[in-house]
Amino acid sequence: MRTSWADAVANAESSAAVTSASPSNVAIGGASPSRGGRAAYVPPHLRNRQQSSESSAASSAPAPSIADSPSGIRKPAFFVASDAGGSRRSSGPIRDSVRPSSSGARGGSGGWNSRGAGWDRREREANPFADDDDDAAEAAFNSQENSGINFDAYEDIPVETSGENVPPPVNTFAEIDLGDALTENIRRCKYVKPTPVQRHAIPISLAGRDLMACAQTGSGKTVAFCFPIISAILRGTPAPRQRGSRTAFPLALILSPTRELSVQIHEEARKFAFQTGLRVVVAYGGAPINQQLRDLERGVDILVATPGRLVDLLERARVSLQHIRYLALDEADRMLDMGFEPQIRKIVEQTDMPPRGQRQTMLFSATFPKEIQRMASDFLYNYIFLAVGRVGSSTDLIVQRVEFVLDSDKRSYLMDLLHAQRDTGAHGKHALTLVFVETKRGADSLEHWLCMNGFPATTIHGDRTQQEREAALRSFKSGATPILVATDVAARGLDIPHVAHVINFDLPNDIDDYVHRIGRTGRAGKSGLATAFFNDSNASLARSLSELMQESNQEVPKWLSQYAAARSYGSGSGRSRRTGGGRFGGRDFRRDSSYNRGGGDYYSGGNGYGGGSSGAPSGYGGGYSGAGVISAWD
DNA sequence: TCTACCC
Repeated sequence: MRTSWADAVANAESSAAVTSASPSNVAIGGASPSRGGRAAYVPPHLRNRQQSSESSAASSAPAPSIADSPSGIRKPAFFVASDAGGSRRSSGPIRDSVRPSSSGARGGSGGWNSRGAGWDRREREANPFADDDDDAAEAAFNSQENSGINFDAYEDIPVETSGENVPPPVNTFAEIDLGDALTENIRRCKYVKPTPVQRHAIPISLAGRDLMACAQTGSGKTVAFCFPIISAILRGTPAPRQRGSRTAFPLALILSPTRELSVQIHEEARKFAFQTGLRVVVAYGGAPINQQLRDLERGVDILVATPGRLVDLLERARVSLQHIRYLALDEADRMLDMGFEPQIRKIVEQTDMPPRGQRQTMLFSATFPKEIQRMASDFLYNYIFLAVGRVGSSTDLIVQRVEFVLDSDKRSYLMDLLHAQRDTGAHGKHALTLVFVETKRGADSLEHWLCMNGFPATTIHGDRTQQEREAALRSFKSGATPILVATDVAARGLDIPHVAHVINFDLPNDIDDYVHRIGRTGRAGKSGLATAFFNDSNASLARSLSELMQESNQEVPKWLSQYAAARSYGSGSGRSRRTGGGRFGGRDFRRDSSYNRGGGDYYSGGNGYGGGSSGAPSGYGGGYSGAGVISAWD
């Protein structure tokens, strides 16, 4: 029962094996380059702390690796001068610089950035569509609902854009000249019509503008940033050849917060880039680095990566970011939150990556808290804010339930739910259940208990090996183990078809995480169910959860409302203030006067805001700010 | 406090 082709495509995507990611136990070759004074291995989070405390001492940065290029340019690939002053921010506004991509200056053709001849590679390129002929994909592509029902619903989706000179949206792919190869791949993907986020984001991106987009992955978020990137690279001036260098110089960088999501994006991007001559490479931790190094050496135009592995590659001088023209952050609010921000700043502001204004930066997420938006503007130049979302009805695809369950009763409750689901059989043979827990240990423990009790379960979390993680995901997707116990590693972005039920065994501490978690179900037009176990330890979530459910037209249990009221009685509820009342990031923070006092503070980097909005249905603005119709949002 | 992020 598909209702959108985008979801159908997502299904097809995920049915493809994560081939590129199949890890082996090959040892990391070449050891680590000798790096004076550098500890063997410091976990990323610890290094972040270290880094931030020594921000003003340029000399305290690790000795830069020297690219082993025979060509004579021995350039430090990491911690170069872009932040020479030691400021936390990048070096000053560049508002006067000419944007390389917006003026159509690139007239050349064949701008691929690889060493070998493009033709040879085209012949050898594995067909990324090879797996699309399986039954799931066929069903998806042939389903009538693909091109019908949901697109009608899309017409009513409110769209907010703000910023200067917003390019108008397009209605068809044909209106945009994406080039022959890409057009052919669109046909292969059986994409008929762009989704709203694509209709708006692609022209914005092709115009060379920076973008902050609130969008659903299920409706083609990946397409929204991949298409313009691929198209622009093909039209752009060819990158300088790097003869004989072992350093790779990608033109585009796509970062995502988890390894599995990077794999998924890579799989999708490969299809779009098929036979364009462009090379898409993925790099992420937990997998042997050797294959990734080989992939990079063969040339890379678009690099999809998780932050940690990319930092490693930068330190080894196997990747340089100095030719980056396009930077995309998927799940951008996650990438910029406390845990990831230092690494992202390091990559974006303390390497040889061109500063904002000289690259094109695109941020995508479904949730965009205002303070994250504010921080994100550090990375953006005169950007356009885009929010695509359904405010009104029809997000009732996910039924949300909350039950009061003591910790000691959770397993028993869970078993009841699983039994009920198994007995009703209402979800068909592919019905999958995704169980979120708070801790990695809890995940192992629950998985073990489920298996002991005859429920075929597996688990995915950060303490498992990458092989185990990917095997677990495959096993879950295939239905071999229809119960997956997961930490938040699986909360965002992953397209897993047939998830009928998301159970928040432990509720997250952050309402945004809840939003992303339950968004794993209710996809592809199916009715999804999300059940949460709530008890005293979740008190801090009571208010925001209650508000969220109200906004989604869900039935809020009376006891939860009382919890929420009690909670907010004292302090004004630290929780829901976080995103300024409208917890859903459906609004440009630049329009919020409380973020704009002092005049121009946030525009100092050239982030001019022209005000106004375009393409928004009338009367839309007011209802949106507080709305949290989020069920299908990623 | 938890999660995720390189050996």
